[in-house]
Amino acid sequence: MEFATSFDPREAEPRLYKMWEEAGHFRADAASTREPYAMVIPPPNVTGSLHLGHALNNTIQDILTRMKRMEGYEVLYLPGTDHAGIATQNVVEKDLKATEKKTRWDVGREEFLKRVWKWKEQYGNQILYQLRRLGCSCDWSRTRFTMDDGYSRAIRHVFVSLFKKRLIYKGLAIVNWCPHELTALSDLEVVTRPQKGSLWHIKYPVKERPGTFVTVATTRPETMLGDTGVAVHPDDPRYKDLVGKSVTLPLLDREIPIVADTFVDPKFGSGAVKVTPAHDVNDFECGKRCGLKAITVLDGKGAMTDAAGPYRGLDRFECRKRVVADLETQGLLDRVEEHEVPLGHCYRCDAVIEPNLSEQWFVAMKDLAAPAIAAVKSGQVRFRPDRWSKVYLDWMENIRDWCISRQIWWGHRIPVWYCPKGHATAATETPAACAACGDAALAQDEDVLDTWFSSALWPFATLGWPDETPDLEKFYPTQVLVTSRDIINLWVGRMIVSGLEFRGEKPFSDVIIHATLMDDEGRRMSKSKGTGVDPLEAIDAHGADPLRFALALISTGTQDFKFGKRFSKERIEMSRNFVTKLWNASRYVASKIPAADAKAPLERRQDEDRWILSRLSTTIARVTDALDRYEFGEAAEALYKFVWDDFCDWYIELSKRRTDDPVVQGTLASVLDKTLRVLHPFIPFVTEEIWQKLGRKQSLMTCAWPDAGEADRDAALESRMDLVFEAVRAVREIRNRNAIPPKTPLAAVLSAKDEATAALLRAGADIVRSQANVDEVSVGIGLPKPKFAGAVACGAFAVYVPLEGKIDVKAEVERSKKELENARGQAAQAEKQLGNEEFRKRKPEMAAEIAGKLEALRAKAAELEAHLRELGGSP
RNA sequence: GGGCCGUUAGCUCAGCGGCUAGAGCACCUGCUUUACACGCAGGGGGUCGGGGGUUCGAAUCCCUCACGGCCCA
Repeated sequence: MEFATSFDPREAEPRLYKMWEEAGHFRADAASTREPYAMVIPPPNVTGSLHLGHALNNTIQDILTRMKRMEGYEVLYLPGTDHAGIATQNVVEKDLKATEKKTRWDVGREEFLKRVWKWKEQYGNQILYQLRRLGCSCDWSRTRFTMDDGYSRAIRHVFVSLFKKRLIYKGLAIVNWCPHELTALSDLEVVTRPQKGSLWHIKYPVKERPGTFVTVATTRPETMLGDTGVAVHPDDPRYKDLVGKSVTLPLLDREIPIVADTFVDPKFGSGAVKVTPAHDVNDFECGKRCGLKAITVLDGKGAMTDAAGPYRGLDRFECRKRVVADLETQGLLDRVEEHEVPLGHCYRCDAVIEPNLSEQWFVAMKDLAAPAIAAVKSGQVRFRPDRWSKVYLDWMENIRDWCISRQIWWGHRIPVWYCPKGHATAATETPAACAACGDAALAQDEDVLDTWFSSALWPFATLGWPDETPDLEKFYPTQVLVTSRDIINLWVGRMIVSGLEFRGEKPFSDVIIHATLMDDEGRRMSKSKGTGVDPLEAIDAHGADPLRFALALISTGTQDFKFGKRFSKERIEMSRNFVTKLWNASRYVASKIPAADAKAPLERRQDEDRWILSRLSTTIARVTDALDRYEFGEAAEALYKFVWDDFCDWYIELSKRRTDDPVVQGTLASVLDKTLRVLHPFIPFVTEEIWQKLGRKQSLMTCAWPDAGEADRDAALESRMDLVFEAVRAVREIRNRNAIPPKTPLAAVLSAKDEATAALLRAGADIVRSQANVDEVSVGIGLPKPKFAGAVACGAFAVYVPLEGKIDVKAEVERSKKELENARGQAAQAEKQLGNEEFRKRKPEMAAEIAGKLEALRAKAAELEAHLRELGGSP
């Protein structure tokens, strides 16, 4: 097969992906006897499109998937998308507004949902197609969507089950209300950030004592219209005698009691607070304790209700102005202070959240959380890095009930039906009659469930639950979950809860939390903020492999990583260069070997052949181990160094002297073979393409993960070769510093300190000759330095290059002085260490090693001193 | 208020008790060496944020301060 001079990802990637897919290599077999290895994709929003954060997430998943497949596991990598209630509804509503100037109410619920489905069919799978471009080996035959029929059935089962256990309840509570989306939000969907505001101090006249006032402070003066009490701390001496009395609520002339409650902080403000049970969480609790009514003065859209009397119908912010103005005219505004307030905003539309009293559905979380806490504490579920388990536990241990109803249309409608008498019937199938009274006139609850209620079931609902399917049997629990830290509570925690509750088993063993990517300025990468970077640009430009490799390289333990346009470009180009390097090296190997499976006659292997095999063995072991520890960066780096430094810079260069030798051919073939295998999970396309060019029949992705080959490892040989390489580098350095052109052959004198070193250098003389362009090498013990020679002292030996007439004395002196300084510094360091008695006693082996090093350093220094004296530079 | 993370070469990041602290990019010098200029050979560049402590030994462990970022309340 023809091996083109360059790899063309645009042509090759779609072809190879198609080949894999059509061969069924992505598909998992539930009937297989192989050990299962499963993971589910964190389902992206149907409205979403890929950004580099997704690319990182899925690259990691695909690396694990492909590696485990090669290791012989029955691998399932299950893809899918999330219906993303509010986000999707938003998109379609905007579209409706733009094209038809209509709202969802104009078209009605049924028609609106039809349009959402239509939109989903048209655009909803875009992000999954993008994952194909990345090379992800997902089992597309099992693609799931959280609104699929089967999935919806799972939702209803879960709801009804929790309802029957009384863990789901409907209740009146203060919820985070988004006046823009017109729905309740869970705590996790509210973004709190400090904002400049004011603190208004308002005087409430005490009814029983005309002319006296109780001053209360508030950041939301309009809510005073809903006040039903004033609270003070029971121990506060200032107000002790006022408890039980009442005040007249200004503007509305409502009489409200002064109550005592310990939640009041006597040190804050005046020590008296207004209580608005319908519009504040704390006030709601206080109101319950003190028997205060709740008066709703704000409606869902943020406008004042009839209860607001003269202010009815006003927008909340307009009302605020009017209330303040009216209080001022009446002389009841004590003062106004600048005040920074934490304000809740809707995480989707950013509207200011209004705490609102309303009837919502909740999940009682405390009992459900207990086993989920135990699962992490016992190590059944592990977070990687481990520190994230703290984030999880903090939240789980202080868990609050979860508001799961949303007043939107797109989502799973709550499976509860009401009869005219108000009885609620929860059922998995639409019921014919009320379970309590048998009335057949039923109406379904209008609300839908929080999207996270459905994603919480992802690891088992995608496998066919509530049916006991072969998939569920084979692949649950899954092995790993790869995700980012921002949804540890939102999603991961809830999956653990529901997995334990409904399967009686954890959903996965390891949760890998990867870095959050940021743009070049250090802001979190997100599509909505406009800081997202489209990975398809990089894939179009250089192919998927360089992007994947770059992402693998940055996968270290950190939590944030700058990877915007500029910085990602740098790193992707570096990886592209690596891919090209591999391609070219493979092309070279292919041109030299008679057959891809050429075997090297073992007995005739030379040191350099054994050396590269040893390096390869070390590398495979490191990569395998690093991947098992989810250290993707470490694995990628080891591969980068092996391919570039060991294989290309040294072995291939050395091999050029012996291209006809079957030993070399066999070694090249075998090293390339194993290298391609270990590289495949990282850069699947180019490795497969090379594999095919080598004439292999089988797809690389179905080949076995290579054995490290312990027997090939030889640390002593590696250090022997290092010594020879050092000699090569010494000659090259002398050549460079004296500006001798690479083509000019040199002579080299290798002067060893002892016979052992001399023997090693003699064995490596040919390497020095070929790699440093030396035509004459002499090796011996204590050989004298020729006149006018460049010199490099290496410790156990010195390298001299006779340079009569060509020597650059200044450069030699400068460089040698620097080296001497260095050697002296190191020697001093070693002496200091050895002079430490405690050290010698505790670490005798290390002390011996340093003693040896010191000896070499002294020899090196002496050598350099002599060299400098001769050159006329004082040492 | 509580918690987490970061501060290492001009830049982006590795290293996290013991080789004179590394890589890539950028920079300097030389090179059309028959796999590769997306390359080859060589080079310059850091008192590892400040201070204190533990240790024979600290970029690495502990305390503290400063700055930056994130999360929970």
